[in-house]
Amino acid sequence: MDVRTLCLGALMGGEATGYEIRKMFEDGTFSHFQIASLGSIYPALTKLTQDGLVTFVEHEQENRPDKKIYHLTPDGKRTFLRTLLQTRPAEDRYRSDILFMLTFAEEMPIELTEALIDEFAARHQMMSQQIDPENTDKHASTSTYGHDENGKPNPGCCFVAGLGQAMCDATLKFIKENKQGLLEELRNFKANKS
Amino acid sequence: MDVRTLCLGALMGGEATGYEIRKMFEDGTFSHFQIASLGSIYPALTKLTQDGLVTFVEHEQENRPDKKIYHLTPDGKRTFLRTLLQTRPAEDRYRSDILFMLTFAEEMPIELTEALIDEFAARHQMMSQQIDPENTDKHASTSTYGHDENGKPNPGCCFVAGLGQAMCDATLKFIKENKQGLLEELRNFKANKS
DNA sequence: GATTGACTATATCAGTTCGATATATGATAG
DNA sequence: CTATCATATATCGAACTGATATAGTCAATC
Repeated sequence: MDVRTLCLGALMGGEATGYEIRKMFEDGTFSHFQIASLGSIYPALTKLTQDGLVTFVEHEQENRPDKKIYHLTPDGKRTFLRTLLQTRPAEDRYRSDILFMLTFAEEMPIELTEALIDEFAARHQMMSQQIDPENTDKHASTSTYGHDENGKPNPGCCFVAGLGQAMCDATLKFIKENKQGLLEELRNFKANKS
Repeated sequence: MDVRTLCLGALMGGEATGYEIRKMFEDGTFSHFQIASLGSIYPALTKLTQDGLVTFVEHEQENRPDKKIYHLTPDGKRTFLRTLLQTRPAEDRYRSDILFMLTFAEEMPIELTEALIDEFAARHQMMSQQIDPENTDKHASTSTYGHDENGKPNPGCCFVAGLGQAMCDATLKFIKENKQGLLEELRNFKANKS
């Protein structure tokens, strides 16, 4: 899925600026399973405007750069919905430097291994909290997809958020149960070698 | 972590061709947490050769293109180990078209929602089986990092593989427990709307 | 017996995306 | 009083993906 499609999806929840769209991928609704950088979002919005799939209203601000508030055109909404029906979803991909590095645990000092595991756990801890779909208040200003007028999150979003939390929790549980075992194994391994 | 570093890591387990390195990221040891395509691996190996971090032996084959079998130089190994100590690992990133699409479950026919969930489950099922670190036989030809001379996987690899399986299993469990609930909610939602 | 698809193997390239940087300013913290 | 962070847009080089080309073997399907 290219960034253009992701932007259309982000705008399904209402109007937003490019900056706010990035936040949806950085902190918000989509943060734990999609990524898009500003360097791709702005060009995507420009292209979508040219193609008539989105429009924007320019809001002048005092002592600030103008804000371009984008929203879907009917054609844009239709296009997104069609894409949803027609796209064969690409394979999921998970990329983790930490896990890659941990593969080489025997080659590094045990303190580093432990630090990497702790960092991994900390990040997942944070993510698990951030995902909570009831957490509307924090991002109240940003109208994101996934909440109706009453602020109640919709079924699809709840499911996806729940799945994200389940994955985080499983990760944390595994670490709690296996970290000490690994460190001990590594100590034995190093003792045998020398 | 750039592809050059990933290639150095892949070669820590012994010699390999570019094609075999890709397999480690596609099917093998690193498949569930790192990705690298042929289009980046071959240029990376060329660059690493120029920098003296790897060398290759060219094996002529009958009725086949020549095989370049790469291996680390002492300098390459030193460089990789140094990188391991000095690199601040980048944030993990997980990218899933299916989860993105499921966010918009209300906007699509329930059959599609169900098909997406089933596909998601099937992929994770497959992955969970593939990860098993005892599964050396399948990739016996490819000498991958993570197994010693006796074929016993090393502690770091086991930990990472176990973590991957825990995540897959948690995903499958969540789907089993929540799929029907979601579909029912969606049916109610659609009934209310019309 | 012929075509199709899968596997081994290297290589290139257009198009997409990331990450860093530039610009401008207010607010908050140290 | 000086960083640093947040808002907001924009650009660009470097990196990477995904597709394609080449070229042969092998198994299966029709």
